[in-house]
Amino acid sequence: MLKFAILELLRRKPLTGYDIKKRFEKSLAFCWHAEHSQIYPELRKMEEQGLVNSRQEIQTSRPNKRVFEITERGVEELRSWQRTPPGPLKIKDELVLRLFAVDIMDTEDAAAVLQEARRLHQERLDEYREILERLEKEYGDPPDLEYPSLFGPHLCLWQGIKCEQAYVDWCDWAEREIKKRRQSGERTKEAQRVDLYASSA
Amino acid sequence: MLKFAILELLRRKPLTGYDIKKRFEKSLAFCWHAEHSQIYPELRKMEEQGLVNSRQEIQTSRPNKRVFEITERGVEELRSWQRTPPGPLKIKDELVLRLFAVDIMDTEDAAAVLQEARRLHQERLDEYREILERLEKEYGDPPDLEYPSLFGPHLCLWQGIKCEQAYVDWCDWAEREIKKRRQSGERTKEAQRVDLYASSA
DNA sequence: TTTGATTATGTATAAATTTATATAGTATAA
DNA sequence: TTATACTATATAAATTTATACATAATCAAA
Repeated sequence: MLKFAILELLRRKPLTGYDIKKRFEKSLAFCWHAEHSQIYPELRKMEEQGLVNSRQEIQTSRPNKRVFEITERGVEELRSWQRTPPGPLKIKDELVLRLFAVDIMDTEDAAAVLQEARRLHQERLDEYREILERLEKEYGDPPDLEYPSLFGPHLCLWQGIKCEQAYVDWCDWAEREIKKRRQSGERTKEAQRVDLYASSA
Repeated sequence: MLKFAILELLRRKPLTGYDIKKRFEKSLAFCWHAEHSQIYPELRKMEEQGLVNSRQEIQTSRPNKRVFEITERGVEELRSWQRTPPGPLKIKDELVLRLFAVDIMDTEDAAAVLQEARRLHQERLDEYREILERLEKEYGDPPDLEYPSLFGPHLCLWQGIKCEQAYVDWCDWAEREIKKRRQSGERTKEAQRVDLYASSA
């Protein structure tokens, strides 16, 4: 999949591996990410396959860079992948996994973990909003038909925003629930365990 | 991380590898998942580390099963992990990645991909709601303090529900946007490309 | 003014994780 | 009678993550 994420970025503009990494962090965090150590070898492989070309740019003030651009074949590859149905979303959320066993945590620890997670998600949300604002200010909402290439990012940004917002709201709610629970006593900390899913699993 | 997901499930009840896989699918899909081929070796490793014990159960009507249960050390391991801060959420969403380049898709293809994704997310959402309903009917909302072990699942289920709901809503909205766009013509399909993130990446 | 941190550009490699497949036998349900 | 569920094991391939190593400019702080 990484291949397609890279192709999509290159379709918009020739980039170095470094640029790609930054875009994963800044602009694509709601749908993809990768490390340098994955991106550079992938780019080489893609060049062998004729999906991208590269040229070296000599720089004086900085180390030389290698700029990659997408080829016709690359665009075709991207299009034909796009039409295949996406596999199911595979979530791995460490925070939620931790809270699943909240009953063996101290209330303070649970609240602290939640707050930190909330902070990170809020941070991301703010970044998405900033990008969206710039987009809407410059190209309208939804973006003008003159700029079809902005329609996709516009749609996807909203996905990121909606879901991050839901996450942040949930963090707040969960923290309140945990505190309510503390007030009402936690008096039965080691009470009976129940197998919630006995009948369904 | 898989280790901790398994420990959390075993803390509630002794299970076979097969059971664990099912629970990943049914009850934990909003925060973790794994294949058989990962679960069985992991269980063996955990047994070597003294985090779980196992016993074979001879069956006549079915192939014999190996049932794993958590040890004291396993519980300790789980608790100390729980207090460490979760790493950032790493999303990989193929659907959104595809739509990022919606401008090179046919409108019908885009709508079809969106609808299929919507269906899958709605399906999941329904499953979560069912579990939640059963939980609330049997143990109250929020679950009675007699059952601290249900408080975590209750919190986490709500996370799944909120986020899946946001996702489904977004699918609907995105499809409408795409259709609106079709009506207004798509007349400039190959218009100028813009690099949205020029200043931010 | 030196030191340290950060940014900009990569490369290399080992370890860990994950995924994809295949096999295998029994039992139950359609 | 066929398909599916149950209970595993095995292995190869692919992917991802974690580190470390390089080099050089810039900018801020001590």
